[in-house]
Amino acid sequence: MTEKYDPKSIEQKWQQQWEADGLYRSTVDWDKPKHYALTMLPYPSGDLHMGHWFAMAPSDARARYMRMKGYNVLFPMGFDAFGLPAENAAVQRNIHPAKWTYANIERMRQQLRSMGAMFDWEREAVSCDPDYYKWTEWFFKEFYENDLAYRGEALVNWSPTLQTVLANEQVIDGKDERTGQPVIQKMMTQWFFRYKAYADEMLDFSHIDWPEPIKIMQTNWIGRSEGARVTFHTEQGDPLEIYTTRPDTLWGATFMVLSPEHPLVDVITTPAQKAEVTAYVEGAAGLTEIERSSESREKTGVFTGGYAINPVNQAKVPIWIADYVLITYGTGAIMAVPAHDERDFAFARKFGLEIIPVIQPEGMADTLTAAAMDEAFIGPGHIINSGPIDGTPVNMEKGRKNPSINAAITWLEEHNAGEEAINYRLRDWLISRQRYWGSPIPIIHTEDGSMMAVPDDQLPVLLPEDVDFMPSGRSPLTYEESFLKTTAPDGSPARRETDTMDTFMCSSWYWYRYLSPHYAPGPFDPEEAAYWLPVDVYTGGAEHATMHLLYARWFAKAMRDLGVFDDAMDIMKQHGRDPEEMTWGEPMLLLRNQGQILGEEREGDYILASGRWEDDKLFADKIEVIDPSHAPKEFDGVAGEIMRRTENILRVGNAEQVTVVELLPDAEINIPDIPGENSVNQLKHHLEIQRMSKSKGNVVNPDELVEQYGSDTVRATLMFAFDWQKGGPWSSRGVKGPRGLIEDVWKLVTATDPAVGQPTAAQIRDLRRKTHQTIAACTRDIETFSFNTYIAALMAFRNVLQEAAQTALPGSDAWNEAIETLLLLMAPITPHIAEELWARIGRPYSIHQQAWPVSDPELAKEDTVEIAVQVNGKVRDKISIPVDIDPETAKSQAMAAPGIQSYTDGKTPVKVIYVPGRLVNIVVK
RNA sequence: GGGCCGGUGGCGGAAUGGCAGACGCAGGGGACUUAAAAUCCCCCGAGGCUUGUACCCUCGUGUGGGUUCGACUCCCACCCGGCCCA
Repeated sequence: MTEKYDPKSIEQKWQQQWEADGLYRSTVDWDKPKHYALTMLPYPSGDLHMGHWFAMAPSDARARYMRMKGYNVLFPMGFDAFGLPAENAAVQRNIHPAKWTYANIERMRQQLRSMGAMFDWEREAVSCDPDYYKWTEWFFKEFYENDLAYRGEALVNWSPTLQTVLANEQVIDGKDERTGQPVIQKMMTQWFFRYKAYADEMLDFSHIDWPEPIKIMQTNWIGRSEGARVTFHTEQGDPLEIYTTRPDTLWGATFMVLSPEHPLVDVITTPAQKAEVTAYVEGAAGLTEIERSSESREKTGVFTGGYAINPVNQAKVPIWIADYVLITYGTGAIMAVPAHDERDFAFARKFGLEIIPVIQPEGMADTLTAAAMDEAFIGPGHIINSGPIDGTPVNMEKGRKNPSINAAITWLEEHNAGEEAINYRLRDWLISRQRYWGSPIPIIHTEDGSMMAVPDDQLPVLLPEDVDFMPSGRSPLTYEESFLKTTAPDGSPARRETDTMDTFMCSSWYWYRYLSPHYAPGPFDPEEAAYWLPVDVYTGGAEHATMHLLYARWFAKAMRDLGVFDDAMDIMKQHGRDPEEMTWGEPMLLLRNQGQILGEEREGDYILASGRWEDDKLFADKIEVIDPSHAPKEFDGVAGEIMRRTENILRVGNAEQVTVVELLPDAEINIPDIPGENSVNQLKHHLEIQRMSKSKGNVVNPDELVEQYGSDTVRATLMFAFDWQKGGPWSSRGVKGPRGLIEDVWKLVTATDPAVGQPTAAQIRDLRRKTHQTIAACTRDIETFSFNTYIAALMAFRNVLQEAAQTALPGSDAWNEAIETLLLLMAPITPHIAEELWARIGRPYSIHQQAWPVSDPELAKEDTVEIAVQVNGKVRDKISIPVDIDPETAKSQAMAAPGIQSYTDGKTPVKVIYVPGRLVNIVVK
């Protein structure tokens, strides 16, 4: 009896069975080693897309593998549920964000279940649940009370029309993306976390195994630089502090530049310059920081009329303002050394400012003069024109390691003119959002202008639900009286903070809430934390390199220092576990990034277009879609593939050229594959490989694939078709390989009858060898996230088994071992069919609770091996030798190989190299 | 402009410095079939030499150099593509 493989019924059956049995419930068990596997939680946008599957299914496979290896595995899932899209839906479609969000979550839960992943749903956490955001607020309060949160000024995108702040992604070309109204840059009071407090510690990656590119990106993002803080004074006597990485060039500073927002601008601007300066400051407010700091942009600036005194030589230098100096970076003021800085050089030349060289280039005979320069000099040499430090060598090292910088800092400190300083590119974390759908900031403002955190027993500050969403884009919280009005602990009237928190805040601690999503006394249950923390493996997209993944580290360090983990660490000690890992303040010990699934490349329709020519353009009255192989040799019109279509204008390409074809309104269109009358909209155009998106029409829906092929096939396809860490373009034909594997395994197990005769000893030996080699290959591959070669090894094993099925092997012990091993190795990849076939061969439920097979090296070992015999590095023959042959015998056998004689005759062997199991290389002269 | 990653058959992709192209897709040929689908078998980097013939030779991992007995792999320079930062 042969039964057809029916994924739908099998998958539903086992998903229900697993859930009913609580197969994936994870509970603390100190007798077993733990493994916390985490994959980034999705934003509930409405549908699980291919990217989610690509991230989660392989992570699930690896979590399942770890479980079979004997680990107690925690693999939870949740939703990052606050954020702008929900609010946009509210404004545009009049659906409350909560309703929209929870409906999406419910839908995505169902889709996630169809994946057959081992998520422990009793650990699910949803960041917009009051149960969850109570603790987001609590963290804010803890940070606030421990000086890790503060209010400060920041430039924001301000829409004067809407009277609201816009997020960066809502601003396109300086205009509001929705209304098209201009957006200006405005300083506003905002909430910040002291991100920089852990800057140095976050530069230390010694405790974590994270991808090199992520570590590099984070290092660059933090942007630590060593230099000096130097205080200039204006002519009026106001101190003007600057930061420089090149204090050794201070003697060459010929002017200063302030950010237009710098507070001293008003003080130093002379009446004569007032009008020009005011106009410039207003202009700068209309530009974003990215525009302002763009290097390709022409440098602009105006003179304030004021002067400053250079503390190293008392020189009087003019003070300018320019928009490329940002108030948010460093001190918002710079000293300009045009001789040795590209930007300053360009600026000086443009405005005719003085240039004084202070570094004499190495190897240059003449003394460097301003007149001789046509670009700034950046390189090694020695200091000139700099009084006390003249003659000091300049190298390319940074900070004190450069003798000239070292000398300058020493001089500055001796003369109280400045001091050594470290600066970071990193800015403090701005967490304020002038939005509704986020976690409220638990702060109240009292009438006397002071503020305080909401006491613990009043947390969470709940988001009011019954609010009006106005199309203004302004947060409803700002005019929701019932929310705004509150009372301070002393009974006096007070007003609530209306800013909500950046959703990155919610996603910076979610893996702690997973431990105990309903725990009331704290953000997590220390008993759970003691066992599970830290996260052992984290998987997700590399696009989070500098945002989420850096916030996560900051949070862990802040939590550690606030003592949040203290109880858990005590419990660890009670169980004899060293809490050292917790002292590192690192949330995840190992991180791996998956690549991105791109859209499928598609061919455009091949058409014949005929009509009237006008210059190089064809006005077509007839379009016919044909098979390209039937294209006529000669055609009076245009024949080719549709490369692009805009309304009724087609770009048609063939081997020679691309032609523009405009369809006349009543053109006749004939598409054979689509019956009935055809329209221009049905013509398909060519699509390059790019990201999947609805607007490009290249989205592949995983639900449809699951419906058609089953979850096991979709999982295996995603793992087989790409290098997981690279991603690549989706191909709908790619399912055939993994699908074939599953079908073949089904047949091998259900439709192979025991053989009549007895297999030979050699047949048994060969099959067992292959079995144990496959175990070794799969184990190695899943350890390194090489899912594609893992499945390739399974396919190769399948090929061997199909051949073995034709022999007397079926039914033998070796055969049964092979089949059991095959199913065990498939269990992490294709959990449903593995479980089904495991039951059918009469093995005990569940396959997912079985031990991972162990490869016996003796069985896996080959007896003989074919190695290459090279002469001077070129393969000339091959010989079969026993694996454990001694090197001398191997060499002499290679020397005797018939195929090499014509290459060695008459020549002297000077060297023979033997690489066991690989080759012998004979070097002759 | 800076940083990072990558470039291998028609395609996706394999290869601790050791026989390049595993595994799969597509394609070609054949078997089965009234036929098609499905299935099964064989071939499948390029060029050459053979055409009583599959044996052999040369070239080949973006380009040009280098290190090495040996380079897809390591080093230098360059070209191209992607991502991040400006």
